[in-house]
Amino acid sequence: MTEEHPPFHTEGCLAVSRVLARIGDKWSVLIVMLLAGGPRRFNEMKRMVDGISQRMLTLTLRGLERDGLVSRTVYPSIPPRVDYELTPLGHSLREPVMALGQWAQANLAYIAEAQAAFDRRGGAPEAAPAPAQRPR
Amino acid sequence: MTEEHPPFHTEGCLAVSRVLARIGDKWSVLIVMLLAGGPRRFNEMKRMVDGISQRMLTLTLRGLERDGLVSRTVYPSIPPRVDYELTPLGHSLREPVMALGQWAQANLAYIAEAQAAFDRRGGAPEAAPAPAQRPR
DNA sequence: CTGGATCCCCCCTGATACTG
DNA sequence: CAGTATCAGGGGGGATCCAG
Repeated sequence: MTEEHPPFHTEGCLAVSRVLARIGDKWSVLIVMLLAGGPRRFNEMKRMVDGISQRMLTLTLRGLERDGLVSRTVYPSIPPRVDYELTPLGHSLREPVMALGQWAQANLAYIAEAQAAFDRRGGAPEAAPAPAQRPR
Repeated sequence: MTEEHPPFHTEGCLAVSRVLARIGDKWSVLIVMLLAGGPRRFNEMKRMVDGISQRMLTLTLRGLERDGLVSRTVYPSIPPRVDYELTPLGHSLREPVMALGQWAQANLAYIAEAQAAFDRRGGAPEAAPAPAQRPR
């Protein structure tokens, strides 16, 4: 690594950022989790994810394919058929992602509560006439 | 079950998405990793992160605070002093994030290679010779 | 069925200036 | 030092049409 690191240079923080820049978008993780169950076709995935636009599905798959996380197999049949599948690298990503998922599930309620408490004590008084008042 | 789940309903996929929506932004993880070393002051962090704007630092800290990952302590001294610190919840997030970091570091080279290969075989031949495009 | 191309809106983000 | 307010630009993302 001949690169300049921030002063604190925690191992992995920059790497995490780069990974997050890739899978931190709205759909990538969902796709990876979906493909964890086996190869899927385009429209099949589109139906399953529900909410994703065709454009975003295409772009997301492109990105994942580019990063070597997903493989794309075209069967020149009629009608055309394209299978998307997790590569070994893609599968390996599942582990840390699942770990994050465990954490998320274990703490979702806690986070929700924290948010509610924060909002309650004037964290975001957007809809309130709250005077400029500082909690002491 | 009162809620409608996507067909594949892998445990954690939705939870992961929500967490990612929170920490998947450009700075949150960096801040969390930074605060892992102990409490920090505002400008101190601004200097350390390098590249973050004052606005983004404020917004990121707000979000983390709202989610209960970071605590904010104001010392009514002169000059004013505000310490940001990881809450226990914030610290617990470090574990899965570090796991992701491990993965990232272990596979960054692989990913870079995959990207290069993808681009090489015409994955993104976007040198498109300006199609006669007319803005309305 | 797969997915490229286009239009368009909104939010994220950065830069700057100002307040306590 | 620690923020808030405001403005401007870019890009993410949805809807739609069209092509192979």
